[in-house]
Amino acid sequence: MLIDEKIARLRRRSERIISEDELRRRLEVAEKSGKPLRIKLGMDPTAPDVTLGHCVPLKIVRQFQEWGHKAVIIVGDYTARVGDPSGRNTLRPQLSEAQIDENAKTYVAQIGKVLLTDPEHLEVRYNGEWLAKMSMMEVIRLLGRKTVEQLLAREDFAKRFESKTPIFLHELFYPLLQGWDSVAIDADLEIGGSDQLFNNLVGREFQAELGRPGQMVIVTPLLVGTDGVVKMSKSKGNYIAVTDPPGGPSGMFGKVMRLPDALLESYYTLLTDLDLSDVRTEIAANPRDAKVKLAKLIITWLHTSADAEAAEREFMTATHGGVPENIPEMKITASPQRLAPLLVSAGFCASNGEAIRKIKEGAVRIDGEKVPPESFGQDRTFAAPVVLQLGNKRFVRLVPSESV
RNA sequence: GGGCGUGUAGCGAAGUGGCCAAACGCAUCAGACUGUAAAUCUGACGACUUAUGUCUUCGAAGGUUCGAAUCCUUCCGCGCCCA
Repeated sequence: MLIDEKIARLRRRSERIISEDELRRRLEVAEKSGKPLRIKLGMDPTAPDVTLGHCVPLKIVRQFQEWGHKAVIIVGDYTARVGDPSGRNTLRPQLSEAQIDENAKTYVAQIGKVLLTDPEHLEVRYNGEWLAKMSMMEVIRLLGRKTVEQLLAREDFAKRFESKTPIFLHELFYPLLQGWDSVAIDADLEIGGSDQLFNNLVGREFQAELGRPGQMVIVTPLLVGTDGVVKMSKSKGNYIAVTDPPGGPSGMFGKVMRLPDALLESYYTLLTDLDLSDVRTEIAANPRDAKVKLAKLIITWLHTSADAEAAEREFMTATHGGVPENIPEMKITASPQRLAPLLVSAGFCASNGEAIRKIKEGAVRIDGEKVPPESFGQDRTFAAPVVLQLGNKRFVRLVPSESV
């Protein structure tokens, strides 16, 4: 593939490339010398899930892998203890070491859904490897590389400073640590979300100060979450995780179908490689079908095409008032009991009171039959398995046990 | 260290002795409508086998009072200003 073609392809998911000329040059050199570029991507293991939002930069990394370059994934186990202030207007909570390590472990498996994982193409590093070893003197020298003014220039900090929201010193330190990662692993190019631009450029400056070629930076647009309003993130609960099941109440299919229409084009752009003019035509013609197609594409990508088909069938069944094929089972006793506690133990309702309210609202069905609202206080006996349903998303098969 | 503020349910924000399980907005869940989208309307939104019933909540602990989110004391967190 020609370099121009490669760059054109990258642009689809790039908000900024710093810089394009440099990238062109260094790709050329790499091709001639056969020495692959080292592509850095930092992952913050604050949350256990890798989301579709992470997939946008990951897809760029994958692209480079396919062109023969090496992905260097930095799991920020050490920096997570500091808390990335990016995009935050308040202090990020600090997690316990155990939680962070737990999360970090699952990351490698999750990113494997998007990246090539052979050692030729992937290197995974934990930044505690070098950061934990720094002496006080080294830390102070690192601090001496940036001025308060420079750090406050960053938008997040500037806003917080302006609005007198507290900024703790360790938060100011975060970009420096992340920049130092680039030095430690000798990155040629760093990929990140556009909210990482500042941090990424710090890495570039550090390298240059040490007389090396500064890393290039590509930042991607941020994927808007399922709420259609803010950046997809675990903490906002507006995310689709790469490990989400294909179907079911909180599965990928349903989540994609529930996306606001306005998000379709950006999802297609950032998460698929389909021709965009075709995509636009399809969306304009029938947003619903475009959504179904997107859901299947994503499931095929992160699971299998069979899963995509199954999820679609299940979804269509549920949509038309039917009961999906594969639903969880819950063992219950055969003796008479009230319905509300069952809704709670199925995880549909947080409390008995809420369950009773739902019954009163007519939101509960058994085998598709609406449970009469006034019958919430009656005992029921289940002789054979039945399907208990709340709304049109949540189903469970109640299986009465033989022994009482 | 001093002065002035402030801390209410997931978030924002009312309430400043009884009518407060606590207005209102957002978010959420459900019903109607629909394309399981948007918009709109309706209901719910601390817990309790739902009761014009009981219990636990308004940063924490004590106290005053027949009665406290509201008054007092101490403590903790946060903000601004002064040092």
